[in-house]
Amino acid sequence: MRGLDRPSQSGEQGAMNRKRVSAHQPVLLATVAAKAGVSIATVSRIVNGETGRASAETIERVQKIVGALGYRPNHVGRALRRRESRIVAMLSPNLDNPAMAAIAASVETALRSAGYVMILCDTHDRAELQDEYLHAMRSQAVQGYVLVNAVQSEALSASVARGDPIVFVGRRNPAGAGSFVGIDNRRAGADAADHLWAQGIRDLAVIHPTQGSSASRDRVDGFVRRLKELGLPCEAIRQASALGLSHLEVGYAAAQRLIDGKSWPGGLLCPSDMMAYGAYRLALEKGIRIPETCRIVGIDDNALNAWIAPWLISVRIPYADFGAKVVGQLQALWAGEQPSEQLLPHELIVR
Amino acid sequence: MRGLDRPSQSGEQGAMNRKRVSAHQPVLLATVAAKAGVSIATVSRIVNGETGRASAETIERVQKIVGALGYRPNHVGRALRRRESRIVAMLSPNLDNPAMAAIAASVETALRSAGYVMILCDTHDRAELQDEYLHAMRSQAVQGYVLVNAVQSEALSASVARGDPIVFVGRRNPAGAGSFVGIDNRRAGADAADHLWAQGIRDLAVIHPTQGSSASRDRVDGFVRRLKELGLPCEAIRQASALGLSHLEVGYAAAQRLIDGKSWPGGLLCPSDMMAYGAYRLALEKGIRIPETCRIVGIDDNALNAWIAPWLISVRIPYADFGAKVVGQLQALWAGEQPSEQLLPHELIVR
DNA sequence: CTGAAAGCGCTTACAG
DNA sequence: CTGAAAGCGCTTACAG
Repeated sequence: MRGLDRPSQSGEQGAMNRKRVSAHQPVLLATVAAKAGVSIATVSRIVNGETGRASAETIERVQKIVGALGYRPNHVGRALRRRESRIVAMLSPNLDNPAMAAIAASVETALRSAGYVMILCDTHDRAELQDEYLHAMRSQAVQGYVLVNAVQSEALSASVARGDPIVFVGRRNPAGAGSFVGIDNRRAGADAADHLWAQGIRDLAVIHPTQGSSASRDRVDGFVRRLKELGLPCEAIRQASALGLSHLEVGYAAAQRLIDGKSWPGGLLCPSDMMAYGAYRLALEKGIRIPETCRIVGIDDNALNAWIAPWLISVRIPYADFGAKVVGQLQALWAGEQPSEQLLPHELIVR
Repeated sequence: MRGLDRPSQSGEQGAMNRKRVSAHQPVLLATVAAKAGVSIATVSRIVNGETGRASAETIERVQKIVGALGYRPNHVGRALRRRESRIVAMLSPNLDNPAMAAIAASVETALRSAGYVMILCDTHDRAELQDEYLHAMRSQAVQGYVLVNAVQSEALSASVARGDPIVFVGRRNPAGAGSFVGIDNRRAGADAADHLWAQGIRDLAVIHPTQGSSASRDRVDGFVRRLKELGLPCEAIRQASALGLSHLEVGYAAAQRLIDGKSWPGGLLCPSDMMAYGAYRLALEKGIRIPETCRIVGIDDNALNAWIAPWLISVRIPYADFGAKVVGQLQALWAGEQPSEQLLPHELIVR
């Protein structure tokens, strides 16, 4: 229909404007209604499974036509009318990180089961991009937000203030309270400490990003505190940090500083697997044997570790279970409940 | 506004129904218009940058109010009216595969730059799920589809027949022609052959999924043909395959069959890095030294290889460049152009 | 059991 | 330079 009823006043340009008019006109509620000889209201009700509001014959006839024509309700119209888009936005800092990809996959699956679709936004860990996306998603009228490792930003504060349904994953709301799904980061660090200690390793070190998130800090903190409890003074634990966007590079550079003019430690905590990979590369370059010379402990336990990084001890985070929890939190928020935190169990994996 | 003008007839249940009425009423075109004392038509034009259709004073006044109120056009209303959702659906078989994650990230970035948002659907490589998503996305009135490693399915055929704008990535349309972004898989296989041959390795093998995609087949084919050209008869190339959804497992199991009762080959082509990881794990278990005993060549060259898989030779596929090409193809389709194929250059990486 | 009508938030000819 | 009105595809009280 579109454009066909518009008189073509530019006769000589007709040939140029002649696009493939292959676009089937869409099947609308009205199309079905006309074919069935009923009102669109009736078709709408039947399509929405509202039974008992139409005669059995009508229902059957309409359903047959719906099937034959392949009618699918247009969610744009529905969303406008019902005021629910059934879209959720997920903002993730970086899909190249297997942990983030695992979260995205898990959340996507859970949302789909619950009847929602997920718009994925890669913020590249940059506050401006996070803001841009937050604005764009508001325009999309998304019903909720899943913020993985969110950073502090203006639009985030505004969104929180507005009371938008947000679930924070991995990192807590950088500016206040809010629903959260993650692990007990301090305990994860402490578990790493316990393991290395139990191995009899006393020459310990930890690296971290210079401007680490609360998650990183908590992991390092838990590690250091636990060692202190075990009798190792803070000064005895070597620490190094490095700036950088990528944890791979942070791991490499921080490890470099750590060993600058000194020997490799016997045990090294890296608060993410990516940092562990970075440190590993440096070890390879320096001819250090891992794990014989140095036990590296990461956190995440990416699925690939079992296949190609058997040298890595890592705290497994059950990312596959995050999706269901996240969706649960969203539904709680939609139901008007207060935000809450959900900590999932982690497990140290030694290969 | 919602619900507030509805007379509360259940006085005694009032307390139970009293939800947090914290939901701010949204800022609409009408809100801005009322505040500015103009019609919504005028506000709409100004918001859409239609200059020269309103006096300078009006424009300034309206823009000020828009800013103060933080008005953002609701894309649901806009989509319904303009008949364009500015949403594109990406169907990917498995985000856990770093190659798929890289494609998703690249496409997402390119779409965003072009003013679109991406709904991500993880099909888990299952035809039924692909169909379910294809239907759901039609309901969402998405403007285009990006199908990564698509499998044959009913809804896909229907979508193609309908003329929906689809770009196939990695794997071609399993049932016919269509826009495509990928690499020259035969050449990639041939390049692997050339490299191993040049190393003087003659004891060669290749593994692959039993029901491989056209991409896998072409890679293996290119490898075998090139070796034949070089003088190695087909019979001299050991081959093994295995069933399985995950390429990791396929790699492991196929390698197992390959060496069943025999020695490890000196060179092994794995048509994906994931399969190479699988084969590597078996090698580790068997105490085979990689790469000293056996050179493994993968295809993809995942970003992590440089950090933790220096033993892996791999054909680098420029996934980071896929996004721009995919969006270009989509725009071509939207402009009414015929589908076309775009092959990007690959490069064998030897570490 | 069914339909006419209002309205969700926007855009856009059309008229002035 | 500006606004009234139609309409995008749906859902849902309301009336019969």
